[in-house]
Amino acid sequence: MVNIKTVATIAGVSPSTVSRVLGGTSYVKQETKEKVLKVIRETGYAPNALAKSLKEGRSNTICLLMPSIQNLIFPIITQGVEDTARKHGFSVILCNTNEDVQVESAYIDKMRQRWVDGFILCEVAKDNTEYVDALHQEQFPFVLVARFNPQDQGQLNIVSVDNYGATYQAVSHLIETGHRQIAIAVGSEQLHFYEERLRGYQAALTDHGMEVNPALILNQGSGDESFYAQTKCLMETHPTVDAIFCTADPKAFVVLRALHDMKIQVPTQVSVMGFDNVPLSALMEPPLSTVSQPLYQMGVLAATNLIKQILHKEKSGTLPPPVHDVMQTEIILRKSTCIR
Amino acid sequence: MVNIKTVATIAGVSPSTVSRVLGGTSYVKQETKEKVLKVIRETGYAPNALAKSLKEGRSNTICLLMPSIQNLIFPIITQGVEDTARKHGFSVILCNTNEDVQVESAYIDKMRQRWVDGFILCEVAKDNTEYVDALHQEQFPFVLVARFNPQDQGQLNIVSVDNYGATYQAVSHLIETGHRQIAIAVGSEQLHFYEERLRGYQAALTDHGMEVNPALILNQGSGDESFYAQTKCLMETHPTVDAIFCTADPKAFVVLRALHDMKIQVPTQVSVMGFDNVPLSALMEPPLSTVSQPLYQMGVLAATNLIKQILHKEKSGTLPPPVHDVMQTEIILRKSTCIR
DNA sequence: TTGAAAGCGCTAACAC
DNA sequence: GTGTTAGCGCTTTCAA
Repeated sequence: MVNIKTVATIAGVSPSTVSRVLGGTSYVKQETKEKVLKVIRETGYAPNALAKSLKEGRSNTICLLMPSIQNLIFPIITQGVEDTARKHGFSVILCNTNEDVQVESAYIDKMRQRWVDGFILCEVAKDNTEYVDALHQEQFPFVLVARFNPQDQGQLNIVSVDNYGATYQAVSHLIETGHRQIAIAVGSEQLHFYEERLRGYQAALTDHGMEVNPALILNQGSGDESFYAQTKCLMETHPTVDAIFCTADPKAFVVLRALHDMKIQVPTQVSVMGFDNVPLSALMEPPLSTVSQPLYQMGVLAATNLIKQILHKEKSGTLPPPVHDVMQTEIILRKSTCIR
Repeated sequence: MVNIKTVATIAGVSPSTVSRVLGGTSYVKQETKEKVLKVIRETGYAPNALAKSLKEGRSNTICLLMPSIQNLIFPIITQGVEDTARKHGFSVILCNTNEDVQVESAYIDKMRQRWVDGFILCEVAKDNTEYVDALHQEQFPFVLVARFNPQDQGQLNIVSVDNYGATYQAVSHLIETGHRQIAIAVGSEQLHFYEERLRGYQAALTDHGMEVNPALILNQGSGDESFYAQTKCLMETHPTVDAIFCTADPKAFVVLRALHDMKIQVPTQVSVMGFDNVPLSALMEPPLSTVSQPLYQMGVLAATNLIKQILHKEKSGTLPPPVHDVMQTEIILRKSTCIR
């Protein structure tokens, strides 16, 4: 692999001149420039990014830490992050934590040693972890996307939706369209955003003068199958349930499946509503009504925010004040809900 | 950020000793070792991976280039790659080519400069591209996963399934269960594996004494919507079609949707079969019969193969002979097909 | 068993 | 405008 020195020798100049031609950092005589460029072309020289990063203390690489790439929402966020990063000349290292705090911690440790310029995280744990605190303490650039803890608001850079409000609205819609027995399928209570969605559900019920019946709250056990079983059980014990709000589209897919298998008509007998609006939700039978999150856009914003931090830090040595982007959600009405 | 020199100074030894303690490359007096370790712990020192890579000429990073992370099969492959890489101490950089040859080429160029030790590629183009040839020429470690070109067999490292054979079997199954008018939804003919699947379909038909009717071959136009429209059109012009074989599960989802919307019963009136067996296919209505590919395992094998190459090259300076792993597929019968 | 020194490939003062 | 030089943080001969 040819290096800058070789190019310099062949072109009869010094390495710094080659560097200058490449970086455009200062004026180089047109003639010299062309000579160097020619040699570069002929030798197929390409600068060693490692050496450059070592020298500059920056790698132009960011690390995206996600709980699971198999969860349908993350590829969309990832795409937003990646497109944006590429546009700004950054590469992204993708790390899957598999919803495991240990793995998350180990990855951050590993990536932090000047490897990456910043992180975009979907935190695994509900409670704040020391390593995220440490990142903050050390003024290491990072942004939290989709998942965050309440106490971080105003402290950290966050891109999220208003989970409470969005759910409140969605469940209110269900109530206002005549549903009277609304169940909910909630994801792991370890995750703050699921708690928020549950709160929104409860508040909507209460504010409309309805009772919150704990028997109608389905909690995530181990794996998605449990929602399948729970839905069946729910409908057997509470056949008058007329709507099931699901805190994520994939959960709604499972609920839909269970309802189908029980020969319960959707939406005639029970309405089903999801949360996310992943592309597939429109293909379901019936097409799923859901709360849409601008996932791609959230990825874009997270990356933009992070790069802004990185650049700011490089210039001034400090991080800009934290910003919390709260994105708009929207209720998408398809065929899995109806007016009673 | 504390570096090796600082640690050395505090511990009262030389940087080389610290390096030796860390690398375990040669004997260090127990006492010295403990002293150094203590300082490392106290200072929170962590080696700079960049500097290490620059020195060693290896980054312990591989690059995974995929056409689209939003395509349901890739996250699964990715997971296999990542899990395996992590197990061997490698990180993976994920690059999305968005099915664009330009982007693919640019990424390879960018990543190759000693950044990454090897590539796992899902090629975008049908014809061999110069940059892949160049990789091969230069003995740069890489493996092709899922997508490859016929002329590469025996030349390059490949992990794939027998697309022709798998489709032949699946379509034969359809024929043997009484289907007489079998349509096919084929993906972009720019991709060799879709061609293979089409060939398998044609051969199965021919071998069973049936005619290949071009009107029953649906080709991918722009985007998935086109299959929606094409399916509708097909069923209107050829209402006697009794099965549609889809060359990928997501295409089957669209076909299912179109059939539903036309109030055509699946499988009573027409059977639908997919290819991939992504997890979601079991949740469809009706649950999708499909040809399963061991996607996760393919990721695992690709990563294993690549790492083997990297290690071999480091030891001997040459690449091991190429291997082509052909994985087993399996017909999964669910509820979208039946016996006529 | 340990230290000194060279060098991986690059950039950026600092000279001229 | 261009060259010389030092140094980013690490590993690894080579000596001692």
